Amino acid sequence: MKSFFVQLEINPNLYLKDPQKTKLGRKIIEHSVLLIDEIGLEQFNFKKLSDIIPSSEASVYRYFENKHHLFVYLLNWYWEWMIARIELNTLNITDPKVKLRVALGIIVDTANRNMDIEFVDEEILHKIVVREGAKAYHHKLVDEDNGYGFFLSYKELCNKIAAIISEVREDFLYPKALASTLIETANNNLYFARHLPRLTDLSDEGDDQSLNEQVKKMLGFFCFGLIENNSHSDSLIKDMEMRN
Amino acid sequence: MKSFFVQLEINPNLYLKDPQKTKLGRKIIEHSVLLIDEIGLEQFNFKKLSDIIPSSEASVYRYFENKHHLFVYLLNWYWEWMIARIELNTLNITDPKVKLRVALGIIVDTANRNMDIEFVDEEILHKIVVREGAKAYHHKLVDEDNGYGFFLSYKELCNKIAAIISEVREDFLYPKALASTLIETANNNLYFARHLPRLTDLSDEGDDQSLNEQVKKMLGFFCFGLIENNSHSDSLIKDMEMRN
DNA sequence: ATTTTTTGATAGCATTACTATCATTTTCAC
DNA sequence: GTGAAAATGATAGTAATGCTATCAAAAAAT
Repeated sequence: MKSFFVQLEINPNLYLKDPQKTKLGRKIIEHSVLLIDEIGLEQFNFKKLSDIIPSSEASVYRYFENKHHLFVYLLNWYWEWMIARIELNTLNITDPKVKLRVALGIIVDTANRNMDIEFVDEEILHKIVVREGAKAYHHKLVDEDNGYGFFLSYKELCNKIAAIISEVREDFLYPKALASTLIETANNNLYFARHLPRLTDLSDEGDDQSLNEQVKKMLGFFCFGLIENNSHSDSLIKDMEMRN
Repeated sequence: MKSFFVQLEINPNLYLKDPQKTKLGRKIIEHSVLLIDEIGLEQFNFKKLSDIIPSSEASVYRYFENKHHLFVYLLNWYWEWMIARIELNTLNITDPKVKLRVALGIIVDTANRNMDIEFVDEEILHKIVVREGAKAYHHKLVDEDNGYGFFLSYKELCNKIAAIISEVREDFLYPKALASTLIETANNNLYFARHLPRLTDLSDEGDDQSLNEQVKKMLGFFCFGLIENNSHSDSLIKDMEMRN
């Protein structure tokens, strides 16, 4: 089981000074993940972070303009990591259906089978993404952020999965929407099972692996159920008669 | 076209004093919606709100403990409003498939065909829900909030849709997960089409109604595609061979 | 008409989200 | 190893935020 000590390429607009290149920078990333997991994004701030590292507030501000940029940086890290894992694990697979199933597994399961980046605890980062990831793009200034390319990695991840979907069935109507839905549905159901169980059918028995398996199964059901289905065209017709 | 001047029942744990019962309270709700839409949830605060109403910061604090409670209050309003609209519009429908299609239409389309509550602009509230609704439950203290019943209305909405799904096909494995996915997918794709178009296949030509139609069509495709499909059991088997 | 409730105005306080300055330490070139 | 340059730490300061408290004025209820 190999371990990679890669530097992931993150959009430079997200930082003032590349945190991957210095010891302090890496500590900032490492402990941001731990601290956000512990106290949540709203309670997290640069003062608390610098107390823990330990460093000074001013020093953290030399790396990141503000908490939001740091947070989006972490999400980009996660998205890039997902892309890399999907690439690595589908390299030698030719059957697109198998590829797709592997990709679904990777979305759900962050147990680092063969990628491991020194200073980021990917399991914990994944927890943060599941709990609070949507905040990265659900806000008033999304267009501005988007203009700086803050979501390029998410789009790439989506498009990678969408491309596999299209490989399985090239005439599928909604590859990108299905891809984004699968990612969001995976995260939502992991979260719901733990915190709002009446919003899902999956059950959290406290065992991570069992819940992951349930989510994978359901994602596969949704994804292949839609892709391999030939009988929708008729059900679309009944569209007119309602809401008179 | 009737207009209802109903008071929606909102969980009393969300407020200190019932805002629906006083003039000032209703102004708080009305202008919260407008102001959050305008400046976004993060920039919104009670000072700015009270300057606009106009009233005083202290007075707003007499109705809501803090901004988060007010925000969740608005979401509960939205959820209750959706429940009421679904009930009202499916009352006389017996065919569960038709019911389901009507429900999907209601999730997407907030044009008030026959419900209208005096002081809340539902179109704008819907915009807020689409953009920032997920923040209501994606945070560290979700379990505490859940303990106070802050998400009961969302669960009710989900379960109402899940129940219709089960009516259409009682052996469907994931009615609740499908229901929550449909709701979140509707909102996400409305948002993506506008702000992150590479995450969806729908196109925003600036026309609300055209986009709504596309989303409705896609939701129907996803929903009925899954429910009316009989051929998944075999595709589930191929689960073992990967990730060796 | 007066009591009770609601609201407005003001003040205040601890925390947050930064920015600026300058001294000190570390890194790097030679 | 020495000196210059860069990175960090320490401290201070400011404007905004998220409240709480107090008291007087206005509105509503009896």
